[in-house]
Amino acid sequence: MTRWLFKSEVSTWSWDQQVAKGEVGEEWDGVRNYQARNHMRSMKVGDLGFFYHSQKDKEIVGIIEVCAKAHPDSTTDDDRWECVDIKAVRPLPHPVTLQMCKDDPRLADMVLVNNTRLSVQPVTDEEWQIVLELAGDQG
DNA sequence: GCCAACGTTGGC
DNA sequence: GCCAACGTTGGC
Repeated sequence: MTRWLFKSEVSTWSWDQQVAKGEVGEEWDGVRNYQARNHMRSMKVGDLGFFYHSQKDKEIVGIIEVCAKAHPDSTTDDDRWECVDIKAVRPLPHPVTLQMCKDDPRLADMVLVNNTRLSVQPVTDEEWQIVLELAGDQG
């Protein structure tokens, strides 16, 4: 299964806000990048992903699940832009910082490490397991 | 706050 | 269709 990583700045949309939405979830709107949109289009309901805080914290803080497939972004009339809905699954026991990812040679090819600007990105099964391990999450 | 990396726009 | 200019993101 393909896993994902969603990036957000804390002041824009934080993990706490995501958790507060509960089972209903929230649409991941505001993406105006074709690569990121294409990733969302290929997501399926039930897909899991990491939630990453960019800029200030720079760490993966929790696990989310896709709860609605791609649909038009409600924040724009431009029909090029679509987004999925996601809901919080659980927080990680310990956040995994960007530095930890950079320091682990097994994560050298992770998109998070190599393409800092892509806000929605794929995570391989191997990378998923390694991050869970670094987080002290038993899976 | 700066700057590198990247994506997008628009003139030709 | 190319490429320079510009805007944005995000790490440092």
